[in-house]
Amino acid sequence: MMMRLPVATAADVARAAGVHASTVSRSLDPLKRNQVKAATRERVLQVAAELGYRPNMTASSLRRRRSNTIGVLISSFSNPIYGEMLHGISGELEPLGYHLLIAELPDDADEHRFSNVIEMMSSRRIDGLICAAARGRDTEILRSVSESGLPVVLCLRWIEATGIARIVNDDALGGALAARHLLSLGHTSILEITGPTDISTFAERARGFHGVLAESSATLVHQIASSSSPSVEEGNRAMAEVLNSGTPLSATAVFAHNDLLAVGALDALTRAGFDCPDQISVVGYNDNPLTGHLNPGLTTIRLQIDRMGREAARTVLAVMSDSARVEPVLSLVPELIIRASTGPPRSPTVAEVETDHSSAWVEENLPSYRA
Amino acid sequence: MMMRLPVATAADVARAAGVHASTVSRSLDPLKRNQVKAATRERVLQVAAELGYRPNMTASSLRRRRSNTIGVLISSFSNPIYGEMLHGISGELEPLGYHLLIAELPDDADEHRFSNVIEMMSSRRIDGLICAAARGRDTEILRSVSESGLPVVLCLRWIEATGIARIVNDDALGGALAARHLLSLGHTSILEITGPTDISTFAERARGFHGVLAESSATLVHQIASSSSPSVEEGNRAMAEVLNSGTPLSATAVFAHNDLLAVGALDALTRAGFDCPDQISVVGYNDNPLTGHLNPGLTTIRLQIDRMGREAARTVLAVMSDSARVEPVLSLVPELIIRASTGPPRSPTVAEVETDHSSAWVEENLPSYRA
DNA sequence: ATGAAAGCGCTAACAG
DNA sequence: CTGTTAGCGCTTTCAT
Repeated sequence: MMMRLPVATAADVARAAGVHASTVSRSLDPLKRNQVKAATRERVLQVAAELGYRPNMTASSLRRRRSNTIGVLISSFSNPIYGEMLHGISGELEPLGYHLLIAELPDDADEHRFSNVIEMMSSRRIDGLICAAARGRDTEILRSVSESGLPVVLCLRWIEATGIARIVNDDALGGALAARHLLSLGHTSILEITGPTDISTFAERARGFHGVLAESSATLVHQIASSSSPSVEEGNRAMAEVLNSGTPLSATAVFAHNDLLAVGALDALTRAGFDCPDQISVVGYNDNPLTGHLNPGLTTIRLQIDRMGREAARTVLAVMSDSARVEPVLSLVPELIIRASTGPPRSPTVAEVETDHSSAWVEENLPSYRA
Repeated sequence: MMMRLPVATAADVARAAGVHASTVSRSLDPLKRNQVKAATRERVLQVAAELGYRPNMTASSLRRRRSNTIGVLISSFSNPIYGEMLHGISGELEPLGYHLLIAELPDDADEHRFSNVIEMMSSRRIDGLICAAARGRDTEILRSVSESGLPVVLCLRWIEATGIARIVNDDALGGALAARHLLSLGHTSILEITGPTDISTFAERARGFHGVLAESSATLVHQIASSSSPSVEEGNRAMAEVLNSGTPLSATAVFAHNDLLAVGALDALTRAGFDCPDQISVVGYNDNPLTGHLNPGLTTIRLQIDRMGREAARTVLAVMSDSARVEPVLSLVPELIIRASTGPPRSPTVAEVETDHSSAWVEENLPSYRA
C-alpha cells in the first residue's frame, strides 16, 4: 500500500483539475461542497485522491483562525484517573475531527508555569481548553484566560470563578458517603488522611466528610497527609507517623482521600499488627483499577470519570458555539463501593449497626486495556 | 460572549517600537538575537512584554515548515502503561519546547483508520512520530511513512521494518524470565494465556516463554485468551473455560501475558476452589500499579516504561536531526518481580527446587499520582 | 544592523 | 457556480 505524505498543495490539485485553488477548497469543505457543480467536484475529488492531497492544516488554521484542536491540562499522566478521562474526551472529540494538545502540569508547579502552558496553547490557536489541573492559586489566570474569550471548561477540579463551566464530581457527596458508611457501621473515632486542600477535589471530600461527622457524636482525628503527592508511600508515611507517635491508636476507621493513600495506610497498619477490617476499617477514593482485588478488597468511592471526560468535551464544544446557553455546572454523582476493608469496629458502639454490605454491593466493571 | 482580546502581532510590536517586523522576529529568535543591536533588541523586548506579545505558532509553523510538535500514537489511554510512557515522553520533550499531539488508536481499528490518523498528524506538520500502537498489519503504512521522510520511532511495540528505530522492552527475555522462574519452582505442566499475537509484545513474550520450556521437560497447555482485549474479564473467561471443559486441570502454574489477564485468571481459579500459590501459581506481566498489594501479591515482570518513553523521545529528536547515526534498536531489560502468587507445585517434581523468593525480591517502587 | 519584499498554503470576500 | 484578489502572521532572502 503506497501512501505519501501531503506534498501536493491545493494549487497543484487545481492545476491538474483545470480549476482554481478556491474551487478545490470549496469542493473539500463539507459545508461548501454544494456550492460547487457536482461534475466539477467529482473531478476535483478524483484528482485530489490521485495526488494524495491532504489540506495543510497549519495553513488552514492560520487563515481560518481556528485549529480544530482542544487543549487539555492534566496534572499527571501517571494517574490512571486521567487516562480514563482522556479516553472519554478523545472518544467524544476525535470523531468530530478535533484533536488533543495535552500538557502535563504537576501540582507543585507554580502559576508562572501554568500560564506559560496556557499561552503556548493559545499561541497554537486551540479552539478551547479543558482544564483538569486547576488549583486554587490558578484562579486569576483561568479567569482572565476565560474572559479573554478562549472557551474554557473546568473538569474534575473547580475553582471559584463564576462564568466558567465546570464538569466535576460531587466530591462533597463522596466524602459524605464515606462518612455515613463508617458511621452506619458504628465507628465513632475516625482518622482522615487528606490530600492538598487548595485542590477542590480534596477540599470537597473533606468538607462533605466533616459535615456528616459534625452531625454525629463521632470524633475526628485530622491528619494532613501531603501537600505534595497523595501516593502509597505518603499514606504509609502518614499512618506510620501516627502509629509511632506514642499514643495508642484510638481510631477504628480511616478515610483516605484517594486509594493510594488508603493502600499505604493499610500497609502501615498491617505491619503494626492491625487486622483489617476486624480491628481497623479503611475507605479509599477513586476506585482505581484493581482496588477490588486488593487484600482486603478496598471499600472506596467510584467516580464517573469517562463520562466526566465526555461531558467536558461536549461542554467545551457548546461554549465554543454558544457560550450563553451552556449549563455552567454539571456535578456527577459518586457511588460508594463496599468491599471487605470496612466492617464494624472492634467494640461496636451500641445499637443498630446497619450492615449494608449485601444491599449496596456493586458489580465490578474494570476498564479493559492492554500493553 | 466576551470577545477575545486582540493579541498583539509582530507588526504591532514593530510599530510601537519603531522598527520593522523582521527585527522583532530576529530579536526574539534565540539563534538570531545577536544579529540585532543590543539597544534595539532591548527596546523590542520591552515593548513586546508591554503588549503581551506571543508569536503566533501557527503562522510560524507555516512559514518554517515545522511545528515543534511530536505526534504520539497509543492504543488506549486507559492502560496505565501508556500513562507512564507519556509521562516519560512529555518529561523529555516539553522542556525542549516540543508539544504532544496524542491520538488513541484502538487495537481493533483497521489499517485505514491507522493511516488516517497519521495523515491527520502529518497534515499538522508534526516534526516526528512516536508510534506505540503498531500491529503487524500496520507494517506497510509505517514503512512508507518513514520512507516519505517523516522521522518515526517505534516505541513499546515493533514491526518488521528495517530502517525504523525502535525502543522496546526485551519481551522475549521477559517471557523467558517467567518460564525460568516457574521451572525453577518445579512446575512441569504450565498454562499460558496469551494476548493478540500480531502485536510484538505478546508474540515475543510467547516466543521467549516457549523457548525456555522447549529446553525443559515441562508441558505447555496453550490457551489463546483474546484477539481483542487482554482484560480482567477476558482472563476470567479464558480460565473459566478451561476449568469448565470437563478435563481436570493438569497445570500447576499459569503465565498470563499481562497483569489483568492474570488477575482475571486468578479470580476464576479462586472461585473454582484453587488456592494460590499452594495449588496453582500465577505470573503476570507489566507490574501494573497495585499489583504488589493484590491477594496474593502478583509475581510479574516489571518493565522500564518511563525510561522507554524518555529514550523514544530522545531518539525521535536524534532521527530528526541526523537520522543516519541513530542507534536503530534499544532493547530495555525487564525484571522478574517475585511475590506471593508463585510457589512450588502441589506435588513437587523431584529434586532441587530453587526457591528464590527471598533473594530476588525487589523493593516496591510505585508511581505517585493524585486526583 | 535593519528594512523591503516575498511568500508558506489556505480560504473569505467579492465579483461576474 | 467559479475565478480573482487579498491576506492570516510569521520568517527569510536580499538589499542597503
